[in-house]
Amino acid sequence: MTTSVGPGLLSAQSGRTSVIRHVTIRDVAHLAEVSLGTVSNVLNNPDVVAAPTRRRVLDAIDRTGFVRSTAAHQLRAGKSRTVGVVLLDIANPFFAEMVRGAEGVLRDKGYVLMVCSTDESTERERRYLRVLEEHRVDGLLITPVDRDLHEVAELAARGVPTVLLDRDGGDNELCSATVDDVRGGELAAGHLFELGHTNIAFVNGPSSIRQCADRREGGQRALRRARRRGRATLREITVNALSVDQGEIAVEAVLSLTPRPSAVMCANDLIALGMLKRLSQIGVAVPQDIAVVGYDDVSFASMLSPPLTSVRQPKYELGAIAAELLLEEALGTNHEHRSVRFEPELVVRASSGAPVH
Amino acid sequence: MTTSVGPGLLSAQSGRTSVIRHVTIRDVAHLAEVSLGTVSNVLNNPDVVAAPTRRRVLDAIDRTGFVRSTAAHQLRAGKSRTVGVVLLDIANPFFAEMVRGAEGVLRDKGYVLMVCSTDESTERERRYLRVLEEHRVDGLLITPVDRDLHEVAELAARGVPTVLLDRDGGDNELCSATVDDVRGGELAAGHLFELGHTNIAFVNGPSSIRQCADRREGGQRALRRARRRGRATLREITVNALSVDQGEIAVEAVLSLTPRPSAVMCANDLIALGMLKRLSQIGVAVPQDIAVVGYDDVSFASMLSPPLTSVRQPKYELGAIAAELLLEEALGTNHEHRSVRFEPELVVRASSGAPVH
DNA sequence: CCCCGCGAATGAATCGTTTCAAATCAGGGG
DNA sequence: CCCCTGATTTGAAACGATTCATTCGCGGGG
Repeated sequence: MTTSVGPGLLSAQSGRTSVIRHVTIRDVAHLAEVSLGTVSNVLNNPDVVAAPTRRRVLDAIDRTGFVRSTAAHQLRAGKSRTVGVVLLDIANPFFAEMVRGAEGVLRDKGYVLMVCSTDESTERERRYLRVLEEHRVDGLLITPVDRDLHEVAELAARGVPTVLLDRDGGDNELCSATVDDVRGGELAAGHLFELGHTNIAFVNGPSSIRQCADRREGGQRALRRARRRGRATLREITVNALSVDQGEIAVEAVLSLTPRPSAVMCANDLIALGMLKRLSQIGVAVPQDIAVVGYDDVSFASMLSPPLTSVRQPKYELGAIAAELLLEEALGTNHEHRSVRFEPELVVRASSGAPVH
Repeated sequence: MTTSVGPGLLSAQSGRTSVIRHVTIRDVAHLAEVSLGTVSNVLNNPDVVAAPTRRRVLDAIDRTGFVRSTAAHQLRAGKSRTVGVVLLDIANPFFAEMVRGAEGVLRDKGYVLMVCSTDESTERERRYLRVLEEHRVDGLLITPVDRDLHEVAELAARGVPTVLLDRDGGDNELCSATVDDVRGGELAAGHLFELGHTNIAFVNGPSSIRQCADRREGGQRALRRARRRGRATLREITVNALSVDQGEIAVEAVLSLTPRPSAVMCANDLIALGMLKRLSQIGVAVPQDIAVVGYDDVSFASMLSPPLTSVRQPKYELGAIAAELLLEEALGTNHEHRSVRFEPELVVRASSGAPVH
């Protein structure tokens, strides 16, 4: 990594680690010649204070440049105006989009998001949860690393409103916002069967990942339906990660199946991407020689050549709904835990086509 | 959008908006039969308290399930253990990667990130900055919306350690971490000239965006150098956004230039993507008929067909360095403002090739 | 036997708000 | 001229930690 340090600007005010005296409500009160309580009222119940007084206080506020301390507010009033967001990786577009959805809803309510990437490390997740609890977040949106939810459930039981993202709560009492992956798998496989393919390969990730297991189940469901109308097979090839290079590697396994499949369904778009890449390298045409379907409909799926048929998940909406559930849980009196499940949607593009005989 | 509400789990404990009595340091002190101060010492200066006492306190801490309140801590001790991150859009992979870089550095120091997307709205930026200041963030990493930095500079002057991301500070006294876009533009154009192209199109964004202006300047620099060795032209086509569809649209303009250019340099990868897409639709081969170079080296640049030659920006490192500058500024005694500028790096792939005569 | 010194523990004061019971004020009715 | 009422304003008491000047206890030196 080549780096160079540019011309360091001369600092006129070095050594400013000195204690910064913030303007407090008391300074404002003093300047406006009123009591603390009155200033507080201007801030929180403007209508109970007489108009002239209110004006004087507001004037004092911006003459002093007063900035309210959330910490002090929180200490007394109990709300931190903060929501923790714990996910696997904010650099993954799927999560980033969800965060945007949540942010869209929470921003206007004055909440700010504490975003934490766990990189699938349980240890890191634990630490972040601890820190967030110490911050007394008003709510938590989380895609837990682990299948075992008891840490999250405990946190929720301790009073932190919690909503699971793209993960259901099992038998724990937790809100969640998910997408129906069984249905998604069914859509993908069903689409290929309906195009007339009878011999399909399914490149799937490890079934310890819930999404993979669900999508497989959906594929099987489509398979059963196809068999009612004739011969049909769906052979699974398992790779150990949902990544591009695993997709490339899987190509060989797919092509060596006999009889050779006329279509491939991939557990996500990254795998599909790897397949497309490798297939084009070795001169196998898509969709003429083999059709390919992905999953997730990531932003660039439509821009590949050929454009990739994929199963779209409403990522933004997922985050938005999760945030709304959270608000409901955090603010609403007697709240009942709810699960919202979205329907995925098949987006047909050029990478899938009918088999050529 | 089809959504369905799943079976709402029955809530055993509805109406839990009731005040939650948190365990305090006082409860711990009581149980351990020591004073408040001692508990505080166990937490902050473990070595000044005698071993048996310490054990008793620690024991009490986890028997009670004590969770320290950051707010109270902050109020007295003055540190919020929080860093504000303000950027245009967390769903943009470029920013997301930078955030990961910053998070990697700050996580271990116990900081948590408050991530805010402004969507290029000055108003939203202003609101977020206000909220972050109220939270008394210990530092701020920001890619400002506006060319005018005075709001940010004021915040910094009021004592919030601030580092600019991918944006230099102009004549303001601010730290910054940037990439040399002039050099990047020079690399891209220079690469094409060196391959033997003499007739290049440059699809650029609006020059009000600093990056675009800088990259153009770099292109011009490479052009001057190429001219010393013979005939060379670099004709610019301006589009009004750095997006995929603008790239598609630009194809027509590029192809109608006379003489028709044998190579195109794009202001970013999204534009390049749009070009590739459209070119393939109309049957123009890349790189045989026309070579294409992008900018940013986004994650999927290598996975397009053909793989895209691009200029890589060290996104992760950019965020990491910014975070380090921030720590330096926040913790270090007499700090001098610094600018760190990274060198971009050309990544050559199949989309660029020598001109065919 | 007394006092000194030192490590350990104490608890009141403080940080900047909100809350709320009580004080104050203005003015109208008797 | 006094009392009562309703609208304003007041200021002390939290909230939950940290800080720091004191106090406590104990062993050793004089």
